[in-house]
Amino acid sequence: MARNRILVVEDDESIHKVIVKNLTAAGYAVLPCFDGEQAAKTIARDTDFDLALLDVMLPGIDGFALLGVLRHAQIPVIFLTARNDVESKVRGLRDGADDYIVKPFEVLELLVRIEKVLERAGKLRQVLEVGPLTINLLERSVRQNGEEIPLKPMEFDLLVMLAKNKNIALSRERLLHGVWGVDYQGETRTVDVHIAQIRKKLGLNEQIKTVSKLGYRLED
Amino acid sequence: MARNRILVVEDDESIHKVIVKNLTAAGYAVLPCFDGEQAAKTIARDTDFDLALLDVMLPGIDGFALLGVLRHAQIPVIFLTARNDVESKVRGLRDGADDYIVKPFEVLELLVRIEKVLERAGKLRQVLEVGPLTINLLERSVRQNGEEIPLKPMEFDLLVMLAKNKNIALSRERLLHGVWGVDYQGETRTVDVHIAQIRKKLGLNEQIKTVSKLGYRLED
DNA sequence: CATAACATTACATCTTGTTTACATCTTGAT
DNA sequence: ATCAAGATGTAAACAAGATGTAATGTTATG
Repeated sequence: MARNRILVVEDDESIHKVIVKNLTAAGYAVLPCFDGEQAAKTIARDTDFDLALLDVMLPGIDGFALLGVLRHAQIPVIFLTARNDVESKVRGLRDGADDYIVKPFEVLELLVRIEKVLERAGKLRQVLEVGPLTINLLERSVRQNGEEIPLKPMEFDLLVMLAKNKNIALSRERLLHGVWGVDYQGETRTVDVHIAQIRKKLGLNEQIKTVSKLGYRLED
Repeated sequence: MARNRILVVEDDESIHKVIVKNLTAAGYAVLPCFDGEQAAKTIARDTDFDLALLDVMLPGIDGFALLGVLRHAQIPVIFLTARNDVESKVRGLRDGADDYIVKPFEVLELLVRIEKVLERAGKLRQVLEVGPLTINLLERSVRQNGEEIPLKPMEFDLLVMLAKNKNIALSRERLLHGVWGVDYQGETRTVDVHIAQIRKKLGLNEQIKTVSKLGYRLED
C-alpha cells in the first residue's frame, strides 16, 4: 500500500488550506473538494480512498447523501462540525461517522484521530519507505534491498519515529517522548546509543544526520 | 504557503500604526480594519487569514460576533485588551481566544505570541526564503540553489533571526538577546565572528550589510 | 536459569563557541 | 583631503561542550 488517500470535503477556504497543508506534510495523499457536488462526482469516479474528512455544513449536496455513498464504498468518515451547527442534523450525521471533531481544532488532534480511524479500519499505511529502507510496521521488519535486517525492539521504534518524521530534525527530548513515552525519566544520551546501533546495522551514517546541539534527522 | 496573513482590527490609530508597521516588517501580510463592520465585511469576502488580532473594545460590531465568525473559519484570535476594559466582557471573549495581550504591550512580546499561536494552529511558515537562500526550520537546513550548506547551530540561529527580520537593521545587542538569550553576558564582538562565518559559507558579503556603529542587516 | 535487551557509564574524539590579537576599514573632525 | 580614534573583519587558539561507542551492570523475557 502506498500513501493513504484522504478525501477532504470542506468549503471554507482557510480551513481547507490548513488541512491540506498539514495532511500532505504528514505524508497523506489529499484529494480536495470544496462542495458536495464535486465530492459526489469524485467518489463516483474513484472510490479508492482510505478516509474522508467531511464538513457537515456543505453548500449543495447534503452531508447525508455523501455519507451514504461513502459508507457504501466502505470509506471511513470523520466529520468536521462547527460548535454552532444545527444540533439535530449534526447528531444524525455523527451517528454514521467513525469520528467527529469540532472546529476549531488543534491540528495535532486531527492527525491523531485520523490515525486512529485508519487503524481501526485496517487501512493504516503499514509500510514506510525511506531511501533504501522498507519498514513494515505489521511485521516489525526492516528491509534494505529486499534483505531483512534484524533490529531490536527499541531500535525499531526509534527508526519508525525518525521515518515518520523524515527530513525533520528531532530533538533528543522529542525522540525520548515519542519512543519511550512522555513520562520517561532517562538520560538523553540513551538516544545516542540506539542511534549508533541503527547506523551500524543499516549503514546509515549519511542518512541519519546528527543535528548538533539538538538531535537527529533521517533523510530521504 | 507564502507570507502569513494577519487581520488587524483596532480602532486606536496610533496603536494600529505601530502594529501594522511591526508586523509588516516582520514579514507578515497585514489586513487592517478600524472597526467591527469593516472587519465583518472583510471576513465575509475573504476568510483566508492565518490569524486575527482583535481589539476587545470596538465601536460598532461587538467582539463576540466577530469571534464567532473567526472561530468558525478556524482562524486563531489574539485579543488586545486595555487594562481598564470591562472585566466581565473581556473574560468572556478571552475564553474563546487563543491568546490575549494587555495594552500597552511590548512589540517583541506580541511577535512571540503571534508565532506561538500560528505554530499551534499549524499555520506557521516553516520555510524562509531570502534571495537565493531557502531556510528550512523543520529540517534546520539552509539551501542555496538546491545545494545544502551546513551551518553550525549558532550560525543557523543567527541567520534565522536575520532572515525573520530581513531588510531590518539589527543591533548586536538585539541579535545577542534574540539568539543567545536575554540574560546572556558576553562580548558583542562574538556576533561579528559568526556573521563572518555565515558570510563566508554562504557568500553573502553583499547581502549581509554591515550597519556601522549598530549591527547588521540581511537584504532580500 | 539463560539469554537478550536495555540504560548507563566512561572515555576518546570531534565540534562548537568565545575570546584574543592584529589587520583593515570607517567615520568624523580638522 | 588627512588623520586619529574607533569600529569591523578575520584567523587562530583555546576551553567547553557534544557526540560516538565500547564496556558494564541491571532489568526484562522466555
